[in-house]
Amino acid sequence: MSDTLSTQNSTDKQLVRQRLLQKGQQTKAAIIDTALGMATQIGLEGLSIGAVADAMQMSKSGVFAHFGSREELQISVIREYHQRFEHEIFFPAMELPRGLSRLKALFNNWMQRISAEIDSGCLYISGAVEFDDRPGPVRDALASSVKTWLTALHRAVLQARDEQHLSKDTDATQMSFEIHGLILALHYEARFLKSAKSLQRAKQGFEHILERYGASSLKT
Amino acid sequence: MSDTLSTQNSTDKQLVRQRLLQKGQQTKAAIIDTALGMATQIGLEGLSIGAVADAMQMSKSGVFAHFGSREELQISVIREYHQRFEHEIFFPAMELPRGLSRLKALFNNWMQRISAEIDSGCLYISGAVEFDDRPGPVRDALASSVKTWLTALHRAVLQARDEQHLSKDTDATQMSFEIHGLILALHYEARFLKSAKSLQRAKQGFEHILERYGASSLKT
DNA sequence: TAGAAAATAGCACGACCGTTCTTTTTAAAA
DNA sequence: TTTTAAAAAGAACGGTCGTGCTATTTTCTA
Repeated sequence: MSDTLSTQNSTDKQLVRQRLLQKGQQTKAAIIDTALGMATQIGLEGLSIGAVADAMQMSKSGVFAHFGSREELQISVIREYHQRFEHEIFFPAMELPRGLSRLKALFNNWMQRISAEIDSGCLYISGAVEFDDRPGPVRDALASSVKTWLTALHRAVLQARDEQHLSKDTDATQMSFEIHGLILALHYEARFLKSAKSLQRAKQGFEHILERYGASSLKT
Repeated sequence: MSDTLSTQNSTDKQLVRQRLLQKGQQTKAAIIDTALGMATQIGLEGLSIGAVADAMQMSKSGVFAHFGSREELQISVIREYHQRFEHEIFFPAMELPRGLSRLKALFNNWMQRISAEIDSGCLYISGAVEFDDRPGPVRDALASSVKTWLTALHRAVLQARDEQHLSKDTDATQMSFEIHGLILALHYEARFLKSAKSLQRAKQGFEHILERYGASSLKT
């Protein structure tokens, strides 16, 4: 959608153009932000255009016009969540060198987010439950995001093994599965059961997994 | 509510009484069964009295009258699920001797159920996500059931340690947490991601945990 | 078999849902 | 500043929701 620079006063043109698009885009972004906040609390299925409109102090049709359908709103929320997930969990970890330190960072950032947002759950977890039996574009968008992220985790394990930070016969898929389980247990016990020590339990579980897969003790 | 036996022909009395109550109770049980089936697919929140009535070929008010409120229907469904969970997972395991074999049975039965019902999720998992931010009697009923079950699991770990089937310094809460994680990962990856090998992954994860906590190799 | 009681149906209510269409307001472009 | 287009509001639609109230039907009892 964004223009390529072609004329000499293109800078001005673009600035203007940018401003032209701005108002609508800006409101849309604000709506998505609000909707994401609501979705992490009441779930994607619980999202209603009316409720979002109220929270935005807008009319229902005003909100609706930005998306054209509820599904599109849900998908927009998922995309936004995907981006934030990248910025808060993935990218910071990518700045560390490949191997164990990066893997640890991925897990720590992830865990941190789950337990920090104790009052607003992980969309990848709540969404999975809501849409496991509900085919359609929303489920597809969700599954696509989740798979991207789990693949990244899997890749980090592979790299750690390649760097010989894990034992040579490490089954990366298996290890990823077990790590995933810890995050899910953390989310479940912290959020639903309000169990206090779950963060500590997840950390310790991760240590156990590292030992199990022969993590060399040269640290982060 | 149930009468105490007091007269000589109390047996007859009770039989009659039982039959009197039967028709209603019978229908109610059938409704709960249907509602449970629906809840495991679309979630407790997705349950609607109208949809249940349709499935039962009854009127909405006919269904409603048995419960008095939607919440009460949801709670009844949870109670029913609790009972089935007991019968299919807990009780069979209790017939094995305390210790490792019972613990293994608990995990296996649990896992089996999660993966067998690939087309109808676990209410304890979907419910946790739906009600982690929604206080009220439904959440309370759900949390109570879950805690009962997790406590039973925890107790089984303790007993296995006491029987010296696990190493003396086993942290039972930690071990339970890790086992719980495996089940959650199995549920997530099998149901949402339709990942084929997740049952195998969960089994292997359990083996890893057993090793970790020094399970003596004397088997089931 | 008559009468009481329980179970079910029918109907209506107010509320909210997503969506469509039309009008008004606001913002950008000329 | 006038023109044009985008953004937002407003009102209405058919639907479904949980629930209450009133008949009707079914079931058991005496």
